[in-house]
Amino acid sequence: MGLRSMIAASLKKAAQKAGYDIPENLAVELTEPKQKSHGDLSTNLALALASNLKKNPREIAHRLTQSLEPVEAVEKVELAGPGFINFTVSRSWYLSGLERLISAGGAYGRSTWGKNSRTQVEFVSANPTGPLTIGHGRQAVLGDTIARMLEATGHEVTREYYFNNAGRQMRVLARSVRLRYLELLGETVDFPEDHYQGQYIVDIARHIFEEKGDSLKDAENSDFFQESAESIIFDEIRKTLKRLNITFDVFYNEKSLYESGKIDEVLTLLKQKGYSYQKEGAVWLKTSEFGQDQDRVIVKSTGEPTYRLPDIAYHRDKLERGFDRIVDIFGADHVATYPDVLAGLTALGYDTDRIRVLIHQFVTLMEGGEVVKMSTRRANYVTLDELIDEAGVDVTRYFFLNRTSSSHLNFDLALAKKQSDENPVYYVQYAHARICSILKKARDQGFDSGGGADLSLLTGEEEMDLIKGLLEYPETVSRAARELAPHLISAFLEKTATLYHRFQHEGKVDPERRVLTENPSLAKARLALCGAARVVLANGLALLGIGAPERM
RNA sequence: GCCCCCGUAGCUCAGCUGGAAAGAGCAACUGCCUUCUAAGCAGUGGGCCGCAGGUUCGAGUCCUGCCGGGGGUACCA
Repeated sequence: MGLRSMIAASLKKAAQKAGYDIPENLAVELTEPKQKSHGDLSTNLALALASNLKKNPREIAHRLTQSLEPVEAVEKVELAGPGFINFTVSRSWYLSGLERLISAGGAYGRSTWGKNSRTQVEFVSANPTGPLTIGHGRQAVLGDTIARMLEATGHEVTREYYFNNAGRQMRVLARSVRLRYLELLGETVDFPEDHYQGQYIVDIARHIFEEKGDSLKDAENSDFFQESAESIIFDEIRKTLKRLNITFDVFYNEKSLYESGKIDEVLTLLKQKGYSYQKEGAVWLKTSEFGQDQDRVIVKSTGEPTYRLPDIAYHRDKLERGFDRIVDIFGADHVATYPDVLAGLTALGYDTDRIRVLIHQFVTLMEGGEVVKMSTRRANYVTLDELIDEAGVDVTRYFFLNRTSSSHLNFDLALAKKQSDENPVYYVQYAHARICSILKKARDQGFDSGGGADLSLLTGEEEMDLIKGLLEYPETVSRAARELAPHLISAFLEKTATLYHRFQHEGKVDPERRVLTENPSLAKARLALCGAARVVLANGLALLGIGAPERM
């Protein structure tokens, strides 16, 4: 049991004893005060209760502290300010926490919260009509990191990429390739503006020409062009993702939903249950019965389904595959479409509580202070590969992770290049490299850095601050996983790096406080702390899919 | 018109279910390297938290209305 939950439980007991009811929806909150004089943990419980009970918060706080049974790890309980209760945690508790950190090593921060939960994370899901762009990059990195966080909290994760290879976009792609192919054969073609303009289309056409010569000159249908384009583009997409340390377990395509009859099944079921109807030659879903403002078309009068039908069928399939949790990561353009999908699933009788949708905002590409509208079709984009070439994998991942997904992301490529060596990711990596360096030096100079260090020798303020900071890691991981918020991890790592740099800097100021100090037991204890800091930084960076270099 | 996201330091952004004196990085300025990586540390300046009301003991955080940016609202995905 963590310290917070121990104190929270004890507070709840105290509240009962004092005759206060804690409402169901009110969790006992324990936060780290900004000021050290306010102790290590603080609760606003009395203030929170005050508004319900209509009583003086200080009075409530006083009675709570009176009824509070001692918690072993807590050294001091103080009433402060308008009614805060501040807890000072004992040194020994921190030291035993450090002990646990050291013995856990690479497993430190992992938890069993999602034990036995089969979880699917769907992300990227870009149709194979062109290279991945910076816009896709955000979702790719976000999704992969969320998958990593869920794995770290015990979930059994399947990473899945869904794509549509049955629609109009792909037909246009095939025609684009075919036209470029004909051009290569010397024909004069009129290349329509709404076709894919990118150079990669020409490259694919050339590839086909080299393989097939002019044998496809009079091909009746463009199936071959489509299949070739799809496979070539997908190879590229996979390569790009691989560069970012992202791999998928499943690529699921829309066509298979048609071929397996799952689309028709959904259509039939919806009709049977009375949630769909014919109007003006189209099939409509009664989304208005599920809180939507109007009904939506699922099959056009042309007989072609809208995107909603396969999306519903796909999600039904996810549920049927028995996932306990389904996380969908979508761009802001899906904000209005996923409620339709959930409505369809509800209509089919499924419990959609298992589905969690994370909507992230778009990347706005800036160039010289001006907004550039990206479009794959008009070949107006910066590819993810170009970004990785310029900035490197670590900077790219960090750049996309280090902000909340609900926030718009302004991206100035020129600035990204320029600032790449000033990126905070280097600050974190440097702390890790610095530790590795000092550990190596210790080995070279024959210091004992084995187990069994006497951690009670760690008494300096910077040492204690670092220890306290390190011990926040597991909780940070849990919270980040719960909230699907990777930026909490990067923020934590930056803070940890600061604490470490401060700690090691002490040795520059005062030789007595060097890690490799003359007192061997003290050096050993400090080396153990260095090792612990390294473990936390390395674990955190791994969680973000970012390298932890041993030297820089 | 209606719905969703955003508006916090010069720039990019944090700010945990409302809580104690608004934070970080970068940029600017000032100190600190014969010794564990100065890719660092310490410090200074810089904020009507978009605007106006409201709820509350207490609002950057919640509610309402505006303003500005983005996305949606389609028998496009």
